[in-house]
Amino acid sequence: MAGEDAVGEGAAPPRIVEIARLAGVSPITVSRALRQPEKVAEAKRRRILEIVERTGYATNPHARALRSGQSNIVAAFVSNLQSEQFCLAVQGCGEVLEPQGYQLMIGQTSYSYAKETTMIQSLREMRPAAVMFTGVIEIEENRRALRALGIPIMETWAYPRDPIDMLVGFSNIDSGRLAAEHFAARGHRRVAFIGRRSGRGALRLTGFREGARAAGLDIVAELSVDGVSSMVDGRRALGDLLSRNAQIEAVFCANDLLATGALLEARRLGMRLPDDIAILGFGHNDIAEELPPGLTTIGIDSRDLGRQAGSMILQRMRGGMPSEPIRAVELTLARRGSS
Amino acid sequence: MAGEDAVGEGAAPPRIVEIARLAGVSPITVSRALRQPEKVAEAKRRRILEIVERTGYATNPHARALRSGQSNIVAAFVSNLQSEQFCLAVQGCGEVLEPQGYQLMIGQTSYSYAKETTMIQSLREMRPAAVMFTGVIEIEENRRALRALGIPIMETWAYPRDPIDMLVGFSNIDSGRLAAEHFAARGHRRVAFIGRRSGRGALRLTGFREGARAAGLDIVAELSVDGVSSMVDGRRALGDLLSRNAQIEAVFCANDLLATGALLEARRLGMRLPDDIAILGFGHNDIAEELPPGLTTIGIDSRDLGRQAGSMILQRMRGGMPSEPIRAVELTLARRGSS
DNA sequence: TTGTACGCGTTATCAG
DNA sequence: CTGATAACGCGTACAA
Repeated sequence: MAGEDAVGEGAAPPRIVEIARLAGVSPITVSRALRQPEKVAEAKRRRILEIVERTGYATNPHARALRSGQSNIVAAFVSNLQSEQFCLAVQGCGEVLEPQGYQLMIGQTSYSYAKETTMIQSLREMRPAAVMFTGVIEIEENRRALRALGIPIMETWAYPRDPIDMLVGFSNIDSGRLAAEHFAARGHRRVAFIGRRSGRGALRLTGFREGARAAGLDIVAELSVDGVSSMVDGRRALGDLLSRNAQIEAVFCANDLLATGALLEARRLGMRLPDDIAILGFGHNDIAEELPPGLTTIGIDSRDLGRQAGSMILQRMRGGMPSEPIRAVELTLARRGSS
Repeated sequence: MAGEDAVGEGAAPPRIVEIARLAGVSPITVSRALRQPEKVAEAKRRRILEIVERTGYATNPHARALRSGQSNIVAAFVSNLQSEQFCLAVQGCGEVLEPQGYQLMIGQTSYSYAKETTMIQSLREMRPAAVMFTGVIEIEENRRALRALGIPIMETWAYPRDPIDMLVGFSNIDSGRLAAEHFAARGHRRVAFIGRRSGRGALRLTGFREGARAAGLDIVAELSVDGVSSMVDGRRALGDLLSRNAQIEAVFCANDLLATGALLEARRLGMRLPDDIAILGFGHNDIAEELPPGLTTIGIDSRDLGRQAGSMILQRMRGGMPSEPIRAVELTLARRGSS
């Protein structure tokens, strides 16, 4: 309790030389006992590990990184920490990497190109072993800067032609097509879109347009939403939509938050789903399943995406190259009561 | 594309000696120009910073941490990454620390004591500059281990008598009392509780019992929920409650996820809120505001909690000690249609 | 299988 | 205000 100096002033942790001294071996043997156990004689190794255990010795990661040039930190950037799906992907990635001794450092880019640039500068300083994004990097300058880091880079959540290094994604354009096809199959003709006009939202809209054209649907409105979209935006957008055009039969929202807002607004106005209006979201959000009458939503298995990304990163960090540096995960439509 | 070795093999970043050489000074002067600019002559400093800028030099954090004993990593552990409020707190903390050059490393404890212990071991290895938890550490052994790290430790989200080092919290017991008082004020008598029987849930129940006794309410049921509680648990719990006792007038749910589930179930059963049943949650979740008729919820400003925690941590890392190492944030009740 | 010698890149210390 | 020197703790390279 009452230490020499002050509250919180702990004893200096033991160093490798101390363990070596206690075990009667040289420091390098301790190092080997921990990193390459098979290269140390059984008896010695056991004695060393016992002492390590007893003293609570832990390798200093800074010294290690400095000497070996290998950090055990993997940086993960989410576009938005509030997103259940992004967090799931990061968790999946962590599940794979942490048992292997890597630590995930999580940052947020907030869908902002400015932040993305700042973040890349901070990566230069941090020198992680690898980087993962829940998204793709679009600015060519940032792509170059990332490539120049010389470490494995994982992009996700989209399906560009030329990822920086590795990719586990899906086609946002396909998701829009899928939405249009679903509406067509359900017999809707006059449809609308609510979403952002940049990034993934734009791609989903592109696909939706293509699918609509192919299926002979009329896109009677495209509402754009700025910044990080929220439920309130969804409510408002649906309100706008209905006030200007009473003939809309179905709405595709670029994400489930918007769709949830739209669904709630529709219910508030006393509309019956899907008869008065059908609503389709994107993202497989938990909440989507629960809200009566249940939001139909297109999406992927985000945790699995994260796991795949993690194992590919791991492979690259170990010097290998995944046979498939670009992988696609499957899009599924979970049909509920709203469509 | 086709580098010497493999994709992603970037050029080695410049080191401090290189900058020193270009500027015609010694390495230590470069170091000072970056860390203690006021100690370097104006002209020299400008020249050095210009070169740093031009070359994209970034200090190697491992070498720095090794030599100075000061890491720029702050570890933040959330009980559950899926929690909007915990993430908000972590974001708030990051907002304060990141501009000062610190990096947040985020981990998850999953409400599991086993994981908590593992995590503390990994802290020994990581050697962060400080640690923050969205929660308090209860196991005495873990508390000791954390104290032994000799770094600033921040606990949050509760209000124990003896935090390990620093605390920004609120009384979970008070939140339960507040709930009971609210029900009493609204004229309800027969009330119930849904929540976990450990950790914060238990405290909220304790306060709820006290408040109920003081106000003369009858707690006619206490339903316990295991593990990480979900909306489905809330639905089921409300169903259970109603099937065994039709006389319940109001339910306090230990968190908004449970409350949301309960609210949805009540609506599904055609009950009117708050007349047939009043529902009160905890956590100020976004969704709570939107779901008709709007969930009444008790809670705090989590982002602000995080910011306060961040600035206290900062103060401690700089060698100071906050005048108030234990702070309380205010609990508020946001009244909506459900009560 | 084990050990010796050295260096990773930076900053503390102290002298100028 | 600036620089020389050494040291942080570990792991690589090589030798035994």
